Amino acid sequence: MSIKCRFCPIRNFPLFQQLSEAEVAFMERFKVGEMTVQPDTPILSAGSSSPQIFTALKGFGLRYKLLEDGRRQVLSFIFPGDLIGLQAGVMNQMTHSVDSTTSMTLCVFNRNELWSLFRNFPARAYDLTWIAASEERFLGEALTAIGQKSAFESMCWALSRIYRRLEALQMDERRSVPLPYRQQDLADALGLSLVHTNKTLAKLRERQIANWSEGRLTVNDIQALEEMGLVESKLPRPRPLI
Amino acid sequence: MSIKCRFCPIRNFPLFQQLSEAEVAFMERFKVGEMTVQPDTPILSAGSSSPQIFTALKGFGLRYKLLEDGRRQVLSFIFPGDLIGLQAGVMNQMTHSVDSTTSMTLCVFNRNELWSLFRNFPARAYDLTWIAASEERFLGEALTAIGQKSAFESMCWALSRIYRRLEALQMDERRSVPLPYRQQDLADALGLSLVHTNKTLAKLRERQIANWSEGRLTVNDIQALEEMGLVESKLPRPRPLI
DNA sequence: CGGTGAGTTGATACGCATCAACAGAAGTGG
DNA sequence: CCACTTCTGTTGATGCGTATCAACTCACCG
Repeated sequence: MSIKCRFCPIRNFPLFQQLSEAEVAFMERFKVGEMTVQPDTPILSAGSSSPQIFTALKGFGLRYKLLEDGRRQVLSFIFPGDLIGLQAGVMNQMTHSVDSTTSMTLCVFNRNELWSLFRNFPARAYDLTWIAASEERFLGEALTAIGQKSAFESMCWALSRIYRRLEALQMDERRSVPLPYRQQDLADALGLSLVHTNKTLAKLRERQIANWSEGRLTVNDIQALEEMGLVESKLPRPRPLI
Repeated sequence: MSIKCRFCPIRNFPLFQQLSEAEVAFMERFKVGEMTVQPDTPILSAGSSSPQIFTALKGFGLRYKLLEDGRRQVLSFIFPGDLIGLQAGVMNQMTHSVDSTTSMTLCVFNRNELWSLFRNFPARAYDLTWIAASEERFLGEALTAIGQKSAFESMCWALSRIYRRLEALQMDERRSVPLPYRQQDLADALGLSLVHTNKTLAKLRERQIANWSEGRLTVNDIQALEEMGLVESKLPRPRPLI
């Protein structure tokens, strides 16, 4: 039994732009169902052209690209509110893969409806473009981190971004948020080796800035984290929720 | 005096999706003018919210982000056909800057018209989303190059991408395309030092794979370049031209 | 109770950064 | 016209940041 959008558990967070009742009603028609997946389940894979697009409602996932020889670049961590598969939606081809990390609940939308959305709901179409532009913006930031910043700086950037996002989802409790990934995932996101990632995390712990262990990230000094990560815009801006 | 879209010098290349006459007529109304800029001129800058968006018609440019301390990440090279400023268009805020490298001719569009485009021309709105998704896809590829590949591999990837794109714009003559950037620009794109970039280019020259000098890139062995760059999809796919 | 996966830590190696010096081309002012 | 500077490209010497290798711990699981 699928949740109606009007009862969406995350829609009312300040992180998301608020919709009128009519708009929520439209979303309910656009949503064709819900899907729950086990941990470590492939959701979309590179090269495929899924008939569906998703929005993460609950749980954590990973967006990544693989090279032939097995090297992996993690493009982003997926949190509740993230749209999954827009690429396949508009370009008919995924160039990256998406896996769940924990068990997840996903809203399911029909790719065929995309076109009718563009024809009939220009405001939602605009939101889709907004989301695509926002992903582009994020990847530009990531590129800058990996290309220009030291391992330590990149890690501060990544952890502060993650913390701020989960905080906006009100998942924070006493400066701590759930972060159920492996160190290898962060290593692959930052283009670092596992060992060096581990040692850099240890340094952050020693210096009492942040502590990521046992699936939780605790940030003792968010200001230091943001400064050392050369973070530009601290707080996530309100985004459309499709 | 501004060129009518129907006489657009690049629109008929196979690189671009072809429009009906009615659609071209609409583009002519959407286009408010043309702008030419000198080499090394700022076109858009990070933080600003330009009232205009552009399409490059002629010339070469750079998209980049600066850190406070002056480090620079080049996000992409801008070639004819590229849309500039979509971010500012939909998100009302540029997070990167765009400069011309050579003199450029740009088609100018009015940001205010964007919304009317979404309301009245869903097919063009769809194209905008397509373009944003395509930029995202490109940055994901770049991230994978910088994060996972060796300097040599990244450079092969970059040069082959550039060559294929300029080839699609029919700027190639006997395996050679214009590429009027400095080595520093490529270095900043790949997150490498200038010196190492120079040495890697020298290696490609020695091995008779590719030769970038005096503003031209000559590719002797495109296959080797693509293999060593671990390039996934060799040819650029047809894109909308806004 | 062996096996597997995640995290940790120390030793060593190497890719790339940094430093330094020079050459050639192009611009600039006396 | 020539000194002079500035910019870009080139090359060699040295050093650092991060990768790689290896070994161990602990938790979990069948």
